[in-house]
Amino acid sequence: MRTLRNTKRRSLRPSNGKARVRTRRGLPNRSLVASIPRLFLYHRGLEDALREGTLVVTSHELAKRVGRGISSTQIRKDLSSLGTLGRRGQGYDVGMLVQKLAGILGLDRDWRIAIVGFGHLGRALATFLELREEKFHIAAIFDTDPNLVGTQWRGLTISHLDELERILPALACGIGIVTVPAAAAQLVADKLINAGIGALLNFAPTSLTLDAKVAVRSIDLASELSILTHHLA
Amino acid sequence: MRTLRNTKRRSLRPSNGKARVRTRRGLPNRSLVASIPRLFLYHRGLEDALREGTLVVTSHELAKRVGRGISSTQIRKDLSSLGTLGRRGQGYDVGMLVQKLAGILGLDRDWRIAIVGFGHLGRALATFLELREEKFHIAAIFDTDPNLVGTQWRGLTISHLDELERILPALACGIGIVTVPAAAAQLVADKLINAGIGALLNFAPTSLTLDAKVAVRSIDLASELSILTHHLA
DNA sequence: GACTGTGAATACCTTCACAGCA
DNA sequence: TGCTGTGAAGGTATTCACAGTC
Repeated sequence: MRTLRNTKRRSLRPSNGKARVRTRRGLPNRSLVASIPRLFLYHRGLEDALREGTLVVTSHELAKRVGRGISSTQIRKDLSSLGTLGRRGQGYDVGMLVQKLAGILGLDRDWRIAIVGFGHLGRALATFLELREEKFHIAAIFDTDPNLVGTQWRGLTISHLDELERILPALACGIGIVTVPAAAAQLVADKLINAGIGALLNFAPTSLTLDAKVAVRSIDLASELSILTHHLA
Repeated sequence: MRTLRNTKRRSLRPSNGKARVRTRRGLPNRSLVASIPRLFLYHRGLEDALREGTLVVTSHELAKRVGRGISSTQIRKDLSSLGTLGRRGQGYDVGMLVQKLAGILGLDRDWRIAIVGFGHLGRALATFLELREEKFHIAAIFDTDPNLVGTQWRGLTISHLDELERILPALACGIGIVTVPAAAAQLVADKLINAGIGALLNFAPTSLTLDAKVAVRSIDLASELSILTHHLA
């Protein structure tokens, strides 16, 4: 290798072999992809602090609260990228910061959720959300099991999957949770997107191929376990 | 800033301001931390291929199978870091690769799991594992609910949490799954570690502080949802 | 020709060191 | 003094371009 190179670099890009320039091209547009999950942890930690009556918190104290090896420097970096939120020498105003983070995370409003697949897992998630998370509301439940369809859960009637595209559009659900077998997951995901859902939380152990504009998170139990077994092996 | 600097760099480290040297200090020890979750996806994709009777796959075909935006280049990079596994011009031998990945992931043996917290979620996970994952076996179940303790699940008696440290050591469980309320999670985790568990899968929405030698993965439903709401917001 | 293997380039992320302020 | 804010350094991960091989 290393004969001639650098012939067709990616269109408009400096590509000068200079030391290393760390090109911040244009905007100070720190994209904060990696920080989002942390912002949620900060939000939760700050809510706890608020409940305890703490009004001001330093990055150090917050780091101790959220744990997970997140440093105070990391916290300051993350927060400062959202604007000037703290007071030098003092710390951060807890109430203001909770507010600010809630806005960024979309937690300053309520969300309606559709669950497809109401076996043990679907039921577990629904129960958890209804009891523990006041911002999230189960607004629709679908399954194919004839023993379930037509029955109620907390006053909500479980509908057949075939009815999804007819019923769901009127219910203004932003998020769909998929807890069906892997073989059915793609079909279900397509139906949900079709019915106007903008984001999916997928528990089926399969990878969904969807339009890039819908957000998808997948939680894969087997994958998580195998990461653990790798550590033990 | 940028007055005097570079006074107390991290003890023994070159720190010469040269262009950028990309120091591979010593061993070709590509640590493959980020690749582990992908290796599992490859393993699953390859098992599927094997079931369909496919004997050889190219990195392109595998990339299509595993989806999730993983490129064929990425796959080749990951695999080549494990040794020379493919044949140039041909592809990868599926059977051999499944074997190799299973070895690395620790999926070439069975694992015994203890579940603490047997509400809907615990039950859902147990059922999923017993039905779908033949390498993982539920070997112990603990809860505090007097209505549950003493009852059976698939022939396994549910024990009280207080009995955990007495019962568990003999059962040779490598992995513990924690599906208890956040307030109880740290206590439960400590008990599990105490009883010899080496890895934890935590579903409680709280961060555990544990000895660094135990592996922990946390699955946080609220966090996943808020990542989605961030995208929608 | 087709596909793997891989050094270099690039992009992304975290940590360091310290300036700026209250 | 004690904290936040931040440019630059230091790492890690991914992508590119192409050499190597069947």
